[in-house]
Amino acid sequence: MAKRVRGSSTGRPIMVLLDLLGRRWTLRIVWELREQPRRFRELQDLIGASPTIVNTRLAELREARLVELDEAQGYRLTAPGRELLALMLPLHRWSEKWAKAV
Amino acid sequence: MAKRVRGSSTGRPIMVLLDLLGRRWTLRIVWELREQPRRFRELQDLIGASPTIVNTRLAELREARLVELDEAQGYRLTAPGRELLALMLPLHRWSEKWAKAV
DNA sequence: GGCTTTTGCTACAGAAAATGTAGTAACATT
DNA sequence: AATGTTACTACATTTTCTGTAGCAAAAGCC
Repeated sequence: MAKRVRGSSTGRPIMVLLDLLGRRWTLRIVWELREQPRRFRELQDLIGASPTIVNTRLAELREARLVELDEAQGYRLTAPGRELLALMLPLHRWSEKWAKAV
Repeated sequence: MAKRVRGSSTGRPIMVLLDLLGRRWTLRIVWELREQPRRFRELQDLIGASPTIVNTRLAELREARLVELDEAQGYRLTAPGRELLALMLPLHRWSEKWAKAV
């Protein structure tokens, strides 16, 4: 039962993923969780978005099992979430080089 | 003069990049250009978005020097664009594994 | 020439998503 | 009992995206 995906009904994993990550603030939230768990408000302050959308994105990321809420510490990446982050880390270095070129 | 960036005024390259890639259809467009150049309409049909937004995203990607228009062949990734794509490619494999887990 | 197709792209009204501000409810601390 | 922290919701306004139609330039065709 392929989940209905915004902009692509194929349900192909890569499309589901690109759709999820291509939503406003999603990449940024994963990024801000790279070093330590963050509280809801802390996360909200870090990225500067409305609580509504922070909550919506966190719900999506939790459903996707990339983020989980540890009541004692806050929101943090799951094991798959950390794998995804590992794939994102090279972006940091690359972005510096790219910025110089643009 | 740090460019004003949606959601982050620091102008740090990684933030500029995450902001750009975190816009609807941006990641998807880069993805669809992975194998060959694509015409405007072709791209539009592939991703199923409105021409307005396809054009807006292409303009942003062109300004960011990640995509360029070759009149003879269509829109294609620049050298930096291909570098970025190379960083994205592992997502494909990972997404299959992730999909099974979710 | 004149017709059709392909090209990138724009206009614009309506729908959907995000913002900004305020506030709720549960729990812990003092 | 008052204060603080927590995650989260309500809702009116603003911004973004969609869906459809169409424009203007260039190329191909008869």
